[in-house]
Amino acid sequence: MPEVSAVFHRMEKQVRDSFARFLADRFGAGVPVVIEQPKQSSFGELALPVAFTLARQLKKAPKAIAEELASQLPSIPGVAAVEVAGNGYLNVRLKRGEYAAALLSGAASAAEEVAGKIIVEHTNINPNKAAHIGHLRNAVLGDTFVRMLRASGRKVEVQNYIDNTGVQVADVVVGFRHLENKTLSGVKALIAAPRFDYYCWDLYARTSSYYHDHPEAVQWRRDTLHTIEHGEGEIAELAHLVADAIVECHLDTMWRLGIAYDVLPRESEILHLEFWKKAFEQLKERGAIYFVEEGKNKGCWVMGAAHFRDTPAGEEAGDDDAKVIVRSNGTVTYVGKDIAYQMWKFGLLGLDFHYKPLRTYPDGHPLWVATGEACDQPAPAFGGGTEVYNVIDSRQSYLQDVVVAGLRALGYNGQADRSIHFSYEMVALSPRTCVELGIPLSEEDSRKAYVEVSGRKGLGVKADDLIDKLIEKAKGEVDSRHAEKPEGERLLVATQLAIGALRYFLLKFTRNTVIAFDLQEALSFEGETGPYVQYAAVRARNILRKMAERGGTLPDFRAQLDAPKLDRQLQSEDFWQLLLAASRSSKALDAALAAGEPSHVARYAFQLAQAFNAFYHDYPILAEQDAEKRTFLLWLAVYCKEQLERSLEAVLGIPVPEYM
RNA sequence: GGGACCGUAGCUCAGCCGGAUAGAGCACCUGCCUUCUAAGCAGGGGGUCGCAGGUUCGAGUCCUGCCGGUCCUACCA
Repeated sequence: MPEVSAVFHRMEKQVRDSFARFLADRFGAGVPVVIEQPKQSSFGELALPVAFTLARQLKKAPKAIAEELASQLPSIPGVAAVEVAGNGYLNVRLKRGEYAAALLSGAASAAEEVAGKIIVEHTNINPNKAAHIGHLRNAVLGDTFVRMLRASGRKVEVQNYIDNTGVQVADVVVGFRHLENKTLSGVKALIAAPRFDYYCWDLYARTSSYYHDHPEAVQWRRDTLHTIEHGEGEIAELAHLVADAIVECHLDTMWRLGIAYDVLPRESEILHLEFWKKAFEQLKERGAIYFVEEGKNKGCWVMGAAHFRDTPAGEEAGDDDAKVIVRSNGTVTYVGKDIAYQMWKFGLLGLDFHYKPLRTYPDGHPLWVATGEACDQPAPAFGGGTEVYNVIDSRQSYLQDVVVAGLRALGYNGQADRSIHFSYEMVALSPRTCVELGIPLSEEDSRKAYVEVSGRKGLGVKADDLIDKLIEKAKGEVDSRHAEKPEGERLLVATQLAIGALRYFLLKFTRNTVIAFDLQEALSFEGETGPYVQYAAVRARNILRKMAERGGTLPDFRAQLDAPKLDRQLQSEDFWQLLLAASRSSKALDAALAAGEPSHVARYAFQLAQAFNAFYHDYPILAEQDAEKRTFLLWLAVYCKEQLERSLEAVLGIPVPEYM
């Protein structure tokens, strides 16, 4: 049951419906009922600015209208009062005891079953080097969005596309062959050693700089790429070996943060199973692409710019503005393959991969990888989604537009509308952090506000290094507080804190904010951080643990608390505001989902943690002498704990440690 | 040249469909550990919301122009 606490949501709907009916009776249909959260908590729980909307059509002062409405409004179940405030706001005050009783009874409206499978594609790191901080933003954003969808009852399939036949893999192969003269068995030995991805990180940077100094060497890349695409021989074998090994490294890195996938579609299979050939036929047939006879794109198959770009009035987009889909040498561009892949995601291609199991995650979740030949194990049905989210950095929005335009040009308008580029801005490095990490900066770079991460230049913070650093720091903190605990336990707690710190750090920014990565900020466990939120949940757990240690047991809240008692306790503004905040977690999730902003959930969790921390400080629960109040406070703490845990673990993917 | 995004406190960022006195964290200053852990709590200073117009009862939010910054505009991905 995904919806644990939809009471607030239901209350809001109740008020909205009542108002809508009332307004429809008086003014006819068409008066929208907007519900806001009051600016200040002392104003009540819900605010309606309807009087402002009506002021225009009635040509009367908003305040007068509000007063009239308030006096004539029939009573609404669960609502204690509707007040006029400011220059025309209608503020709604809820019946606190009834509201709390509803929360206590666990009355939840069943989550609506939404048909159809959502496909979320994320991570998609070129398998030729270690993952870096920018890749982490993609993966954490994607994974959190997946958790948000699942928490709201949606069925989601997580795909991580592996570009194992691309230029970047070719470059590392060039490095092994031409720069290092490595044999197949030599590379195998490196793969068996730890941190093969780190080795390739350096090799890739070296190869790139070699091209820079020896432009003629680019021919090696062309030849290698061609051989890999063809798929046969020792070079191709080497490329597969490298890519597969790096993919394993990436999977390990991501799993450290609790990030898992359902299936890994691979570019090699897109080629060998002739996905592109099928898509190419359709694109030609429907006239979505055409062959260019002359000009700069002579000999290419291109998509006209009019498909994916607004053309200024009076101008005609020419062949030169078109996007090349098939190069003059007959090879297909990445976008072309992406169109085929996108069609497959919607089940529009009429082809499918074969699959084999790649690994089973420690929690039992299986991961499948696309293969060219059938394997004897029956695989689940992959692809064929009704909505597709591609978590891809915003610099690629032009390419994503082309992919969507491809679907549209094929007549798949619905699918085009449901192809969503879940874009986000890049992670860059602050110059200060570059200096700290010993990354050399050019004069030009050091003047900039931030420096772009570059795999090609080997410029960036490797994901595993950062995670290690966070664990190390957290371990020091845990050790100093819990020397008596076993080493293994302390390491577990430190790891959980590191995950919390990192995931929260990457989630607290809205998607279109460039993160100028600052090491000190990322390593912080204080203020608006994951550990702060984790701490609030841990404190709630501490209360219960302490109670148990003292021989106490948790009261039967439903038997001991009822609406009148709850109402009595909730006359305290502190308690009421905290309960209300905790009860809004579903609302926060809905809003975040509607906005496509995981950061909203992160922010909500932080705010709830703030409220709980203040409560924790002000009201020593176990020391409370009044029996009814003590029971109530315990319930409030338990409820907050549940809501914090739900937001952290189920939605944000941040574990809650036993202690910290 | 064309397109997209950004400019809010010293720094990093929130601010939902236009709405009530513009918020948070960091940094700085002052208090609070014999209590369920101070990774915390309470308080303080700090703002011409880039600039100029416009739309209206009302603009950080919408429109236009300008200034400053970033990204995209490959037969790379």
